[in-house]
Amino acid sequence: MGKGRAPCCDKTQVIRGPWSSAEDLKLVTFIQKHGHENWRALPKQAGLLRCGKSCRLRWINYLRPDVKRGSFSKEEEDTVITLHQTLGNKWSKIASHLPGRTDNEIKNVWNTHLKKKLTLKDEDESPHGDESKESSSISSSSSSSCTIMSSGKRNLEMELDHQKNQGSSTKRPRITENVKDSSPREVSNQCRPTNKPKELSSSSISSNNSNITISSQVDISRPEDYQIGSLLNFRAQYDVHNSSEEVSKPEEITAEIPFESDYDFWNMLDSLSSFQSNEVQLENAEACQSSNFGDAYSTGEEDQNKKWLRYLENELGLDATKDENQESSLNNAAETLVPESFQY
DNA sequence: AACTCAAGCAACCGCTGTTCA
DNA sequence: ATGAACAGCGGTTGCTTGAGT
Repeated sequence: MGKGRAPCCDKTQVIRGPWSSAEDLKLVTFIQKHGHENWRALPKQAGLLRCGKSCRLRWINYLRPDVKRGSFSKEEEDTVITLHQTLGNKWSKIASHLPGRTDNEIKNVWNTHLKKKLTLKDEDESPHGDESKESSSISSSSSSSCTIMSSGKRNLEMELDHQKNQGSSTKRPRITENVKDSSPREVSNQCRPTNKPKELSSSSISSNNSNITISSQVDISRPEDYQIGSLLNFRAQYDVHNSSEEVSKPEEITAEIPFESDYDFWNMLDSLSSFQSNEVQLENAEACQSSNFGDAYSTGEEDQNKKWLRYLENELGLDATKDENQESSLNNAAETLVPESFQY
C-alpha cells in the first residue's frame, strides 16, 4: 500500500468546469431515483463524466431543491456578520443557521460584500470611535449585495424599473446560447447593478422550493404569503408594503428587501402555475430535507417526481414540454439520461 | 464601438474528520 | 491499531459580466 491518498477520480477522465443543463438533469434525475448514498460511485452510475465531488458540490450548492437563491436580505447579512464574529470562517456552521443558504454562497457573500462593508465600517468608526453608529452602519451594509452599488441613482432606477415591469409577466429567463452554462450565473447575479432586470434560470426553482421548505404552512400561491414565508426565519420584518424607517432612503429600498428575486420568482411562478401545487411543493421540500433525496421518492411519490423533473427541465432550458404529453416525454428523456443498465 | 477593469460567483483543489474493514 | 475510502469543509481560482473610459 502506498502512502497518501488516491486521487478522488481520474482527472483525465472527467469533465470539469461549468455544468451543462443536461448534466444537471442527469444528476437530479439520478438522485431523485436513487439518492446519493455514494458520491464517488454516483457519476458512473448516473452516466456523468464528472468527479463525485463535483456532483456533490453541484447538488448541494445549486440543484438541491431547498437551496435558496437571490440576494441576501439584511437580516441574513446581519446573521452572517454576527455568526462570523463568533464562529469565524466556519461557513458550514454559519450556513446551518441560514436555511436554504449554502456555505459556498455565504462564503462568497462574505468575501465580496460583507468583509468590505465591515472594513468600511471600521474605517468610518475608528476615527470617531462612535459606538452608536453600529446599528446604522450594519444596516447600511444592508446593502445586501445591492447596496454596494456605488450609485444610489442606479439603485433607484432599478427600483423604478421594477415597478414599471411589475405588471408584466413577460420577463422570461434568459436562455443562453451557451449550452455549457445555462444556469448559475444569470440567477445569482440578480443583485448586480443593472437596469435590465436580471432573469432567472434553473436556480429560481430552488429559491422557490426553499421558501416552501422554510415555511411549509404558508400558502405560496399568494404573494403576501410568499413574502412572509420567504422571510419567516428572519422575523418577517420586511413587509414590502410597509415602509420601515430603513426604507426611507431610496438607496436602501432595493437593499432592504430581496425584492428582485421575488419579482423574478413571481414571473416564473406565473409561467409555472400549472405545475405549482402546494402539496407537491411541500412534499418535495419535505423529501429534500431528508439527507437522502431519493429515499423520499422511493416511497411511491412517482407523480411528484415527474412533476419535479418536468419543472426542472423547463428551468434548465430543456423545455421539451409544452403539452399534456410533457410528463411522458420527460420521463423518456430522463430514462435515457440514466443508463438503463443501472439497477438498484 | 472598443477596450479595460473590477465585481461576483461557480467550481476546483487540497486538507481534515469520520467510518469501517 | 491501522490505513483506506469517503464525505465534507474552507481557501482559491478562473470565467463571465457590467461599468467606466
